[in-house]
Amino acid sequence: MNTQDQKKAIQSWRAKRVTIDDLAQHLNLSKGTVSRALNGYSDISEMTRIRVRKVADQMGYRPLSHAQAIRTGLVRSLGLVLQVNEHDGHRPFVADFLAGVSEAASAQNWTLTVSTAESDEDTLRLLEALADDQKADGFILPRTRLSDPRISFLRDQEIPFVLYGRTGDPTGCSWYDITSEDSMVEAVEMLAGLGHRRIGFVPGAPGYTYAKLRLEGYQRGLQLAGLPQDSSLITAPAVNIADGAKAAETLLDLDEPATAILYSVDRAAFGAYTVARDRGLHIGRDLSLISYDGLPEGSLIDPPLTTFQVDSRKAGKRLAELLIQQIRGADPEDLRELARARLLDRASHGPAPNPAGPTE
Amino acid sequence: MNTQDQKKAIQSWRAKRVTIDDLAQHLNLSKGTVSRALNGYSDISEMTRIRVRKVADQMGYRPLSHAQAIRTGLVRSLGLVLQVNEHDGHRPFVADFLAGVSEAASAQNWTLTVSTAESDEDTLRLLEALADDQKADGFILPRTRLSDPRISFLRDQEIPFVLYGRTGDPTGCSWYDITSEDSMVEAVEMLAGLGHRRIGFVPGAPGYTYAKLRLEGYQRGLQLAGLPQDSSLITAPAVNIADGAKAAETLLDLDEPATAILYSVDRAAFGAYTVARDRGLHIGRDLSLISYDGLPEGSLIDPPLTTFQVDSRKAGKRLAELLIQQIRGADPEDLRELARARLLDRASHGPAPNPAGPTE
DNA sequence: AAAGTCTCCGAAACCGGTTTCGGCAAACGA
DNA sequence: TCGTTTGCCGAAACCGGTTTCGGAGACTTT
Repeated sequence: MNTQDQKKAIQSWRAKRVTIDDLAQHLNLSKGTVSRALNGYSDISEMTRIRVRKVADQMGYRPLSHAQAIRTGLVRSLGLVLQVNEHDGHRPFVADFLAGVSEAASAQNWTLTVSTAESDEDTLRLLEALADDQKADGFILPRTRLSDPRISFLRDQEIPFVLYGRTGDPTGCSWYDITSEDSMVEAVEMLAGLGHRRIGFVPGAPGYTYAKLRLEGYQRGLQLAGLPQDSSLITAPAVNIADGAKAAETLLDLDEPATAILYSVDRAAFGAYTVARDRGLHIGRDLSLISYDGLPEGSLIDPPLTTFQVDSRKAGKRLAELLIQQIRGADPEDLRELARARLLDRASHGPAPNPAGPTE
Repeated sequence: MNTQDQKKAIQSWRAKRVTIDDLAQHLNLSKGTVSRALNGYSDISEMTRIRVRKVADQMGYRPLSHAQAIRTGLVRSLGLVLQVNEHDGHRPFVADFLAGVSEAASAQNWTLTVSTAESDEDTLRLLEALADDQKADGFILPRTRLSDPRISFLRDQEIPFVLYGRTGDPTGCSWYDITSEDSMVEAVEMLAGLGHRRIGFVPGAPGYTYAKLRLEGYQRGLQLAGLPQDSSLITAPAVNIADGAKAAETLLDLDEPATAILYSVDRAAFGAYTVARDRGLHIGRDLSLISYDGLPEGSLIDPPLTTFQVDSRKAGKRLAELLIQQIRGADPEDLRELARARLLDRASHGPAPNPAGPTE
């Protein structure tokens, strides 16, 4: 019989579980008292509290989170909805990201519930279902946009969430983010220091916050380097190889061609390699490239791509920690954290080729 | 107050939830009867069963899975423990894999609980904790080994599980797997058909089932092609670029050098590119390469790597479906499924260079 | 010494479900 | 016709926790 086997299996791996009743009996206390002792209620004497904790530990008592949830409404679970239809340079990192989240969650005996969606509507549907069904107490939102439907939805419903990234209206938002705009500034200054005066910029996917920030970083970099702003040096957005190639062509076909290109995303930067090959340009000498993301492919390609690396694992870890704090009652607006990406100084950039020469 | 806000938040998104009591009241039935009606007990008349289902639907009733779990022991959740310390060519695919699992799970109103571990012991600890705490009703085990501690553990504990891969002792095991051994046979036959007679083989990580199967596939391929088995054509295992390069050197330094190399893993195959470059060999002409995994990097590299692509998403989907069936009572040994990888016929292989000429 | 506080705990209700048990009425059998 | 079975449902216990309420005893206060 199906149900027979099933029942047997369940019993067998549940047999040993120690319940709060077992504990109460061993302690000669009522189970209500034990519960309050473990949850730090103030109407329990310090002595019994200690005694209860000790016995609980040595008996290996662990409350069943879903048994608590039925009363408290909290399941000790973090929700993560990944949107998989997108062009997504970040996908190589989801394993690291998950590792970070999971590490932080497990450390506090929380768990991670993952779901994937195909579209925006799908994502919202899933968020709502997961929250309604109390599968998750809060959510981590990756890849935030300037105006993000997930944020307004969760904010309205008063469901806790943290952003991996920033957003347009930060009211009530917590986040962890990498200041990629700073990296753009750094890149421009590096290139300018190498004598480049025509530095092109290829924006990321419109709508996403990072795209706007990186563009602003580029512009601020030019300003700091004392270079003129020239809108013809800014191409259409590109997040894949084909568009990245087109952007490179545009910038190389200018009357005064770019000698360096700053890409918002690695995948787009890869497109420049084919263009350079076709035109007989030697990357790192005739054309300098700097990009952002730190994709592993970047070290395979020839010459290896100079780019900025993000510590996805740490991001996941911090986000989980922030979210748990928030669910425990912390004010979301106090939970905001920024970090910097690390430069992978490889071989795709070098001194400007023009007779103007480097300012070395 | 923290707890205040928290409580308010919980209430607000729980306010609308319809419970089984609400349902019972609307139906003028006892809640026990409603429960039995919804769960298909035989002591409920067909008429009331239908009536209950209808009203339940139109009231939007969805039972709280953790409320059921407290009595049934089933949380409707699939567990997945990813080991992240490993050399892992599969990591680019975890997003796809998760998408597949999640798709199948959501479709049946199940959920996916993900955790990551650093070591074998860590993995076992997590499996036990997740099962004990009833965070998951069963597990998907990726990257199976010939002798796998996870399998023996779960089998002992009678906890349901499915394998992504096969294993040494298949007793009581369900699995979904890609027959990479068939792909190896196919690759050898292709190469032999192109005139290659010295085909080297670079095995995958020892211990893993796939490594053994692929080696056997290579050997069977030689046999079918009428080529001699030559143990000097089989190198040490390689799963990363450095070892892959060493393997290539070994094979090219033979008295009768290999003209083609069959790699078990893409990452290792990448190592051959640097070796070829150093020796002035043109891949696809002087040296043929075929590999396995279908990593996206393979299409970027020059010339693009001929390899076999795995549909990770489908694998995840089928595995989730199989696992749910098993948890529902199906016999594990009836749940075994195999599929083939798809050849990505790219440019890293070609006719054998020897004067012997292709058998075109 | 009586009254009022404070400390600390037990009893019981509660959360949202499932499952057991028993009983009523209708159908059945002889 | 009268037991007996069967079909169907309600009542109540149960799962493993949390939370409310009230009261017993110790300790102050007047």
